[in-house]
Amino acid sequence: MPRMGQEPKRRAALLAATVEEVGLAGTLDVTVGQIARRAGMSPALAHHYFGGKADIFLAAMRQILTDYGAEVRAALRTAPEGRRLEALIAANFSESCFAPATVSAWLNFYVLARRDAQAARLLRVYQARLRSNLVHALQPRAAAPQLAARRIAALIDGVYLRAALSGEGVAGAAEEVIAAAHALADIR
Amino acid sequence: MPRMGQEPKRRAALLAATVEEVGLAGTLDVTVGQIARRAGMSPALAHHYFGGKADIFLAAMRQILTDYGAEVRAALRTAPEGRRLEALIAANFSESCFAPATVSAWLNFYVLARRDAQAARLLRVYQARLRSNLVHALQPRAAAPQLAARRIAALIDGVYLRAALSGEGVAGAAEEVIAAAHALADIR
DNA sequence: AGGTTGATTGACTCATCAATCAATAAAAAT
DNA sequence: ATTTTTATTGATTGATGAGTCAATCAACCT
Repeated sequence: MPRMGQEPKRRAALLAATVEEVGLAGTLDVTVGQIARRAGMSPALAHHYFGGKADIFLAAMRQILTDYGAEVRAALRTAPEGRRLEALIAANFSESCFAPATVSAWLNFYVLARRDAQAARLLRVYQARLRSNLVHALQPRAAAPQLAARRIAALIDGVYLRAALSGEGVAGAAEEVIAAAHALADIR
Repeated sequence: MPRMGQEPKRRAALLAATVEEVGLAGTLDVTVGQIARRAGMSPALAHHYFGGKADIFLAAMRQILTDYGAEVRAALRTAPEGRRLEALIAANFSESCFAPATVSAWLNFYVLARRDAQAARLLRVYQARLRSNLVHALQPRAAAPQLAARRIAALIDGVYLRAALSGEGVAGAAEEVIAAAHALADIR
């Protein structure tokens, strides 16, 4: 069985398994053993490829943010000029970003960011990017883009949070946030 | 030293210590020993008064919600008729609710609610109460109170979340949410 | 063939902690 | 005075889980 060049596959499998496991458990209190088993390998191998548990979590968070970034970039690229705001919000509530396990993992990484400086930095990157994207999208249509962006960002996070907690279907969440965003954009 | 009627004091001390410790650590990964030490007693005594760790957390969460409920009720009682909405939002961002440790503890209890059914129930009570209060306050001034309430509730949670994460000063948060809420109330 | 390197794991170590328990001490009750 | 009740803790137990290490195995290179 053991062939060469397994590293990328193993790493990817571990990251996916981490998100799944954290999402399923609803907590970062998952053992390396659980993650490794789900990824189809021994705990020792997980330690071999990543230094330790913290590194695994961090890498998983980075992965989620990367995926999110790609999703957003793709959405903005294909959006018509005047509908950047709508596309941006829709991307934030896209299927891939909104898979239950992913949302739950997000929430837990939020908490991780309170302890871990590196996680906090990652999160700040995400927040800055979201804000910047929002400001850009709001530029031509809002009286006070910076202000509106801050509010809409908070709204997005809030809806996310509620989704993560109530576990209820989030169908229509994007549309609702878009409607609310239109109202928020017009504040003077 | 050992006198009678210590139980209430000890319980209260443990709950306060729990919030402080969880808030400080930024995680529920605090030991009973840490909590007990901060409350000025041995770990064994903590186990004596509460059944176990889970019970301590649950009681602490209940305490936070009780305090929050009292704060809100007081604010609504003294608010003039036409300013219920503003008073309600202000109460949600009051000093006591917004102490850093408290906010951090909230966030972690949010996460706890994903695993623990009892915690989830408590959280649902809070959410229902907030929504009901918002609907009531919006009744005379919003076209669609239910809808607006849902959005404003999400916004409040979102701002809370951001405050918990960025640790930045939240001065003026209430005013900003109030302004946004006015805009959100007018959606048809 | 023989050696090097990456892949892989079982077994082990070490630390941490929740929970228990028996023992002690002080008040209250009789 | 002695019995009961409440308060309190030190010491212990038992489980769990992160991280390490030496050993195995297969491919690749020379």
